[in-house]
Amino acid sequence: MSANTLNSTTCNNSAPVGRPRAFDLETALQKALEVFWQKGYEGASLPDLTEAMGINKPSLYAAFGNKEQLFLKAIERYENRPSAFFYPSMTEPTAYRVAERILLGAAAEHSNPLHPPGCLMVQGALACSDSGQSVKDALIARRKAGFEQLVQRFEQAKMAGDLPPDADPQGLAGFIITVLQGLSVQATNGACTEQLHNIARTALKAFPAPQS
Amino acid sequence: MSANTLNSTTCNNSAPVGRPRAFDLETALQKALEVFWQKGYEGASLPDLTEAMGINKPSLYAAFGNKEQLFLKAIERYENRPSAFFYPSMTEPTAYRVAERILLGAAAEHSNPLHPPGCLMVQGALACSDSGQSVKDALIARRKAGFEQLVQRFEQAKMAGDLPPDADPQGLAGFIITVLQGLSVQATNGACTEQLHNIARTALKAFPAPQS
DNA sequence: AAAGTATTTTACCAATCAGTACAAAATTAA
DNA sequence: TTAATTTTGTACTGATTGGTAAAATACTTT
Repeated sequence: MSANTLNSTTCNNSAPVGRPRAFDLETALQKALEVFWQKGYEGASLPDLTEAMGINKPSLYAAFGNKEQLFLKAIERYENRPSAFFYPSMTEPTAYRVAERILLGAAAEHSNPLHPPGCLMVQGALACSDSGQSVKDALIARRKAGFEQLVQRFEQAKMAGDLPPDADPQGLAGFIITVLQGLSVQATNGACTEQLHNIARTALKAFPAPQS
Repeated sequence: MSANTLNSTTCNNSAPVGRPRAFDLETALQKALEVFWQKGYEGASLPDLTEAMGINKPSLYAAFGNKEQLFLKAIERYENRPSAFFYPSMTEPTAYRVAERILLGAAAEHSNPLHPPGCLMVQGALACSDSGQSVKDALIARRKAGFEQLVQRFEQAKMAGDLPPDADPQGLAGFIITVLQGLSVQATNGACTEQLHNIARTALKAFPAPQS
């Protein structure tokens, strides 16, 4: 078991002892991420993963632990990827703008043909066998964390007066999250960006108009 | 290969030749349906199914063909089950009432503790391995069929004048379907009926008010 | 050059997957 | 009673699953 799994580029610029790794950790993880995104946690087999990553199983296990830990690292990378839109949306100045950026971002990103359709947080594991339960629970926890973050943002907006005094942050956040996850299913159905955009615009009509 | 797989109660009231089946086809199918609902098509193993159905594998294969055909019969039963709400909603007198019945029905049904959470059409197969592709495609086709039906219903409402002349039936139907499927994910997250109901009510604010 | 260390490749493991062969059992038809 | 027919339980199949043992290899350190 090697100590440094994902921090190969530390301040130590001398090459580590032992045979050097023949692949790049981050690009291999990116490939694994795409396989999980397309097939889900249980639908992705070890051969699927190793073939896409360009390595064999012992290399995968030495570098990432096992399939479950690889998946957890993949969703961590997913949330921090450059095109992630959810958490960055929180910095928008108003609740409406936050909601708008999330839904329009999802419409564009979930249908982006450069990667598998939908959202890994939904596609990764929705219904699964008993052995996938812990991964399913991990995804549920991540989805709930996103929801809670959005509730907090809307509560802040309400206090700031940019949401009306009778607004229900919990309900609004639940609604936005529901549309977000529904868009993921629509993308799996093969819906194009334009269709998803149209749906997002319709959904925003249910959102309190920005207080001018 | 027996000719009568699911029509044991034909007009012929004389007992069929051969050893009589020791289980009831419909109750066994219902049990299989619940397993698929909980674990999805690929997450449900043959032992999972046979144990729940109370039969062994050869009986399952003789009665239903194979796992895939069993699943297809399960989703057929699902769509015709007594508590189904989607297609019955089409008979409501206005587009708004149709949308309302669909979303409030989903809020209640997807969180009903008497059966697994969410909607089988979504939970059954979202992301899956290559071998599950045909089942995944079958579910996509069913989801699209529901969408098309709703588009048609809204077009009819527009012509009848109960939706405004500038209404977009395609967009509105896409929105309702998206919320419907998002509610399925929310139910998997453990959301209760009250929360789903709240989300449904919020979504309906985006829908054109009934023309009085 | 020798020792130590980490990764690579190949081959393997037990468990589980969906699906089936076969004979015993239970019924109707002759 | 016998023959024909269908379902049942048991035991099995080949393929695939996630995971690993072990030796060869490539590098740093001494």
